[in-house]
Amino acid sequence: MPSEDQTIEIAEMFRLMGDATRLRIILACREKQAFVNELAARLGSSQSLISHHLRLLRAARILKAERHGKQVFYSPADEHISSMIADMVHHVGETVAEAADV
Amino acid sequence: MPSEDQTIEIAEMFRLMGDATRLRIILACREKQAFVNELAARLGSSQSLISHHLRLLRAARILKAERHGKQVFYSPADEHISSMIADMVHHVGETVAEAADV
DNA sequence: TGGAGATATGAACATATGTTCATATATCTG
DNA sequence: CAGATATATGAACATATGTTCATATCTCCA
Repeated sequence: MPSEDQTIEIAEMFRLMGDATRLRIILACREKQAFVNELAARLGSSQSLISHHLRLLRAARILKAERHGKQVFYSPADEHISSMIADMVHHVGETVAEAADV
Repeated sequence: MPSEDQTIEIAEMFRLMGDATRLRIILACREKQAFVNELAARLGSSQSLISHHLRLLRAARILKAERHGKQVFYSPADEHISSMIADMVHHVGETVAEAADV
């Protein structure tokens, strides 16, 4: 059993992944490192919104930022988190398939 | 890459685990199947609050309910989700340890 | 240096969400 | 059946949170 502090930290991690926009950002970066405007275009969201979310994801060390000239590239900072999301993708895929079987 | 619908479903799963109270409930049930008032007592929350959260966790098939007489026992419905939480516990443990090293 | 491109940040706002209180529903037992 | 125990549910409320708009900051190049 995790400590009280750890529990809160874990919840915070899950909370960050628990918003569709943020999750899409993580998934996009996982697929291919991307810069802010690229993400905004791919996800059809405003640059501002993406940037706000990126700040949270960066702070939680879910994504890391690398500046190349004027652009800032984002990619997964954490393989563990990244593979956990892959797991969940897999899980939902399976669950849907099972539900379809019934 | 998951579909749009899958992405939303995944986010919803993470969102549910992303609240400290709900996470504590899951962790407590993971440790030992428990009934509602027992959970309320162990977590120091009201019966009503626990029950509200349990409904969400049940609906998402994260926990399953089993009635024995007047009491309703809750336990993990999904081993995959359960082990994902275990992963996150492990992850946060490691991250904290690393931070301490620096 | 000044302007343009790229990103970050702050304030404001509408909505979602967690919690509480009161009450309903279900189950057992006398 | 009546009462007690255990759980579920609904309404109300305060707060948190995602989004937008405007603007600041940073970086490069003419």
